[in-house]
Amino acid sequence: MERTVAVGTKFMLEVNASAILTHLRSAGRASVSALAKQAGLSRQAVSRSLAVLESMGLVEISAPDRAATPTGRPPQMVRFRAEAGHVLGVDMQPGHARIVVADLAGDITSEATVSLPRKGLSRALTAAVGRVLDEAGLRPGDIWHVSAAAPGIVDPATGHFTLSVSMPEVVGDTILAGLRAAVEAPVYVDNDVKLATTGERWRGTPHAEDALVFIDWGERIGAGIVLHGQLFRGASNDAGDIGYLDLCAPPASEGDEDLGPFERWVGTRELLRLTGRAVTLPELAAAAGRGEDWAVSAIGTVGARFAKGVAAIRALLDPDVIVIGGDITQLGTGLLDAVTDALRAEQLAQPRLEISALGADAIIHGAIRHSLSWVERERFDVSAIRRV
Amino acid sequence: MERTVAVGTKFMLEVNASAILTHLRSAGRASVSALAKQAGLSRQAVSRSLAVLESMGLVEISAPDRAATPTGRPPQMVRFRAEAGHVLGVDMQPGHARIVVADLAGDITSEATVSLPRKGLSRALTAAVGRVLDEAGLRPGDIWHVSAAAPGIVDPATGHFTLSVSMPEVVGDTILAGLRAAVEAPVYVDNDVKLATTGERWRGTPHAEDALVFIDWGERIGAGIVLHGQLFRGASNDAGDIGYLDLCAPPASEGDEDLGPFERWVGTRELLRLTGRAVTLPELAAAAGRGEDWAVSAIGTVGARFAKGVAAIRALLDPDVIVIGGDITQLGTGLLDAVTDALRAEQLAQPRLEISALGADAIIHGAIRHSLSWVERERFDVSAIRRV
DNA sequence: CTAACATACTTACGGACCGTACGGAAGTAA
DNA sequence: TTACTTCCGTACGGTCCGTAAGTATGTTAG
Repeated sequence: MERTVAVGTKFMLEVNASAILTHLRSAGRASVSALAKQAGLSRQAVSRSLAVLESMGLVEISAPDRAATPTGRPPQMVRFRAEAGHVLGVDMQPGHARIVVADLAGDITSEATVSLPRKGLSRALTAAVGRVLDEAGLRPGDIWHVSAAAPGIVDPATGHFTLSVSMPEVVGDTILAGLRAAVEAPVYVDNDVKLATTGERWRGTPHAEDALVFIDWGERIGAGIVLHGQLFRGASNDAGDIGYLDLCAPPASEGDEDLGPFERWVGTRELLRLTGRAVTLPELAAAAGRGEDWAVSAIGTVGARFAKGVAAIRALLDPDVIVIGGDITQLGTGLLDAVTDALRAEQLAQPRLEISALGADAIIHGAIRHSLSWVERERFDVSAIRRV
Repeated sequence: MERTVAVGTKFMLEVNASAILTHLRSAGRASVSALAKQAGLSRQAVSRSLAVLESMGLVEISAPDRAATPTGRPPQMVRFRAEAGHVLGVDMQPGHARIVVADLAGDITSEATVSLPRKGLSRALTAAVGRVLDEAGLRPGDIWHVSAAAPGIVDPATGHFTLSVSMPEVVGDTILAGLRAAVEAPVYVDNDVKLATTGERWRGTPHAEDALVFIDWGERIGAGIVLHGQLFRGASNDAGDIGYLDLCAPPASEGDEDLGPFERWVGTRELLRLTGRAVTLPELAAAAGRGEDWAVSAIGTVGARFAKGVAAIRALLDPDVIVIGGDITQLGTGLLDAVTDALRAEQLAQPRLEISALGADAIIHGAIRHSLSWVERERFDVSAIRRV
């Protein structure tokens, strides 16, 4: 029932300034006249809005550019000040963390990968972030928003980890506390696959997809789902938990009780077991590359099983594209071919399959994208623009 | 890149009028002062907006109500004119159609169920709609929007049916042409399960759910999915085609080739086959009610299989609630119990299960809701309110 | 070197909207 | 009848937008 109303004529300026800022952020640099033409406003209105944005430090009016028009008076150019603020992305993985600073345009300005102890993780994280900020020449107040990712289950209300099999040290508010001590900004914590999905959609191959499913395929299997252009979480923040998809997999065998049915059936643990040898994933990939039967056969079997999962996703969601990431991508396109072959037997038209173009980087890109969305909503939106 | 800008001060009036209309539509009736307080505007601003809305015929200023305030001058009451326009909902089923007229508040003002021929369907539909409008005392121009539903596959771009197994007579633009000849308004045609989902979410038991899956369970099985509060269609408008969900069902047997794996496994045809007798659904329901073994057992088997489908939906989507509709609901709650029992064996927490409260009415309610959404978007939104 | 032309910026004004303020209107309670 | 409460209507100042006229700063042609 909270509906926007226009209370006072200042409202118009706010609306217009916000719209102009959006234009300018996508264009990067433009003349006042060009902005006016694009926005459908008079030059005066645009100038007024720009004056406000300039006083907020969000835009900069630079010298006239004589190259912009072939004839006539050169226009003053105006530029979005991407350096007006920064966001922080953190990707926590067992033993190490990647910390990235990006400006408001999403360009990375500073980053570091640090190894972290299992004990005293919180304080070590605070110190590491402090060092990255120092390197970038930024103070804690210069960061507007922080998004952090780690494997495990997060309570979306509090940002606390309730469970993490591979990183038990992050359970509780470890990450939250460590980051809050380092910066003066809101901190968001989420599951790494969820943020990787956001990252794939932003910086991966298929940009404009309305419906995208990202599958993190390793020993465990999880998925992120983007629908209607935004990440879908589900009733208990557990949408995309396809490790527990049960497609009549055999019952759990010895030592597999911690995995879900789909993970037991197509996870990397099962894949390596199917080879009948003691090999690692890279070794398997190499053998498959040489065309050795045992390797090709194991990949074919798992690929065909995975195809059943793809078909289930297709029947229910009918996505544009399914992006595969995670450890399994070490196997390269041979895997994709195996899945695609098996899919030909399905009755429905199947979605496009792709291997993640970003790999492990998807997570950190997703974290940055999430923080930028916060900035757009909280700092660039109509309600955030007030005349000083 | 189409971003709203405030071009001219009239914009403010439009914004405010639209907001006030929204308030008024949910309240039904209110005083000017009350509206001003709720909207955070001055009485003058509200009065101006109301004058515009009145000139559009959308609101009516009625006599002062002395009961509204215990003391002081009685306020003039203002009322949303739900009768300012009407929408038409049509539910086509084999052999007959239900035609409903609703006002802008969604209240049904007139309806009829007519039997239709398979030949000359288009013209018969036109005539039937004409009679319903006559009865309601409306002219074709009084209808603002039409939504029609039928079983089958619809091309969302054109509104043409590309396939309908149970109603081959609607394939093509039959419905579209028939309705366009009867009214002077945009006509929307969609699959009946999709619209039933919309109806369930609007008028069914669980109102405010963010994630709802509606399953039409009969001989065939289809689902509608509401996510982020709106119907999800998928890349090829085929999301929710769970008849083709393959949970290791046995291969197709004689005479089942037209069904998908899930339909062959849990559809009513399989259910009746499992009884080993020549019975109809109502007979099976009655026998189960009397506790006869063969009936209870068949329902238990199919219920357990269906639970596997529920679990798959849960793993992928994690919905708040799954609503079951369709022919199968003739079996009553015994079926629901069978499914719920089987779900207890699953590892993940499962969604709430409900039997459709609306039954066959869900479709027509969904059609009305869809037309009302069109009206809200096209007639009540900021851009639609222009001073005369 | 100057005039013609093209484009951009600046200033001034009218129109429209909102909020505040004040007076009148229409009730109830003493 | 008077006091009080609440609502309605009008007038005024403030801010925003658009239009228009004038000024500034370039290029191009002679």
